[in-house]
Amino acid sequence: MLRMSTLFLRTLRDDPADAEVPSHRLLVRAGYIRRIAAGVYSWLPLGVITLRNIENIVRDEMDKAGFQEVHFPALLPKDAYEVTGRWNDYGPDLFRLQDRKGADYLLGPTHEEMFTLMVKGEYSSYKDLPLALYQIQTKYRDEARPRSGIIRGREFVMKDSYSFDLTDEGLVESYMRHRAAYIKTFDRLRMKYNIVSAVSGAMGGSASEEFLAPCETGEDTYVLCEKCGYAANVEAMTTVVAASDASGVAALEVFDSPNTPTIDTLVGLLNAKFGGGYDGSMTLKNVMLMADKTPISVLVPGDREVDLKRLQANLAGVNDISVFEEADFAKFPGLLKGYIGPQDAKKNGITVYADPRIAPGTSWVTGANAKDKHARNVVSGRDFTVDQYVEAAQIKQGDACPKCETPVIIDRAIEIGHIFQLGRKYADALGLTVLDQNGKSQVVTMGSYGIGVSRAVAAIAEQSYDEIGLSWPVEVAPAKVHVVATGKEDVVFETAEKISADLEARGISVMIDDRRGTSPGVKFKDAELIGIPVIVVVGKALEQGNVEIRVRKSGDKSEVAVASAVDFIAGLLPTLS
RNA sequence: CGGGGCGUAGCGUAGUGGCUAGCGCGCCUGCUUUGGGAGCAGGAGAUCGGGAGUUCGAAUCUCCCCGCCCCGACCA
Repeated sequence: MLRMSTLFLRTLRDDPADAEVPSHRLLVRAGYIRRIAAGVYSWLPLGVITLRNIENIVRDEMDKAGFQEVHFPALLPKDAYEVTGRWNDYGPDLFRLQDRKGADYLLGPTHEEMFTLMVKGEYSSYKDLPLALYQIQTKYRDEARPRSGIIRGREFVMKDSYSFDLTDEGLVESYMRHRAAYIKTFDRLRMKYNIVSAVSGAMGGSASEEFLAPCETGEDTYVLCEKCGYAANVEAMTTVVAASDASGVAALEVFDSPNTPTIDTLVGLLNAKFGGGYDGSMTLKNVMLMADKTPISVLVPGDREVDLKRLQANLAGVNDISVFEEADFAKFPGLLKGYIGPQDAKKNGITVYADPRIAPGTSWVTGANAKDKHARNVVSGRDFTVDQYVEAAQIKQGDACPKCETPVIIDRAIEIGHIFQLGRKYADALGLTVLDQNGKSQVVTMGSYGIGVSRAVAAIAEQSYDEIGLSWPVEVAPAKVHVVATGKEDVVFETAEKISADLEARGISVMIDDRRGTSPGVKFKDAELIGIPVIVVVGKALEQGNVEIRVRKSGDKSEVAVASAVDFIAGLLPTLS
């Protein structure tokens, strides 16, 4: 039983000046966490209990799914990370340090290497697979910009698991098992979330999905179709394009277009010159980029920007993309800034990438590769060739869902889980092989799965707070019932103690506000701020032999006889989900 | 890393060259109060982020450094 008379807790009346997002503000005000450095937080008793509750739900669901818990140190020697190249690849985000002998160590940002080596050390037969291991552990990443309190810290608690299979089909099964376990976990945490397709990024591998908890302060943007439920990370969204037929389009026509360096000015001229009807989406924008020092051209409709994140995610094998600078243009005299068209790309030796909207047979207005000249009736496949199609254009609210063509919405969310099929990258690098049925050595294929446990504290808070404070789901809250004793008569406190003890005897965790001499207003405000789901007020109503039972989230109040209070609460709790 | 803002007691803040750095919350003591962050009285608590400089005099002006927050870049 938590006793407020002795609990190590001081709530704050004012919002801390350095906290902006609601979860951060309220977790600090209500005495769950305190900041130590940028992105580094201490946990006070209420915070520790809440974090443990979430951790235990995660652990329970992992165990039920048949995954086995192990534990690695956060402090790791660099060896394994050198073999996979991540000692360097991870860059400045890696916390590196040296021991007294000068040997290099790191604080683990994620543990693929260690899991792979652990399995390699113990297993060597296909008969031992499939296998799935997990840990709940503190991770360290020296983020360039920690933010939003506990949502993006430099030290955080993560559950990470890894599956090991002989075959690709086995990996898919392991992946689906994890997916199912995650669904159960997040449902139990009472989180609202969407499972969205993701691009697997720098880690390599194929299929990948993110669990995103929608909320205004989230830092991830994703696309959602409210009709069919399609959800995708912006990087993974695909474009649907109707077939085009250009057989009726007139021949390419070059026209004078002085002073039209931008799409807007070009559209203005088109409408003046050719009697209206033109808009930005009918023009073709040629964006010149450097992809790992190779010049490329990316074609997108004029009313859209190139989304560099999308482009990079969808261009396999390219590490760095940057926009053309003056010095780059200088190297290609054939490229006239503002008047570039794809018609002469071959001549200039430039590879042409295009958004799927630039499908064969579509007709465009674009630059004529001559000063103050544009061209119309420029047909894809007829007047220029696209070397490769790539998802490159920015996504807009209202774009067509790739499944059902309903306009999609764009929403923000916090990433709370990520699952993906890693493949053989790490097993290959570290030599994790087993003998198959034929006695032949086979590289194991892996999956990698993460849940941000400390981040979940913030994500749940973000989804359930209101103007007066936090409001936790029953299973997550630091206690299920908050018993508040108001008044100065001993009988009030005795009754509160009795109810609390009876609840605990029924397995219902309680926080009791047994502070003497604290005014009722203070106790009510604290209870509302702390956010325990059921508040029992022992006070005024006691004259009629009653207590007042309040539901934090809905504000519902009922008066119940002291004798039946415990039964009432026991019946109430399961309905609060 | 680029842009912006900020740093005064545990928290929130006032103080733009001049006396002992002010106020609210919180904390301590006493009395009163007890259903919505109580009242009165008394009290403790501050190297004004750090260093150097200008000045008779610096929280206040100058320079350097450190830290924090926000936007962006970045982020298995």
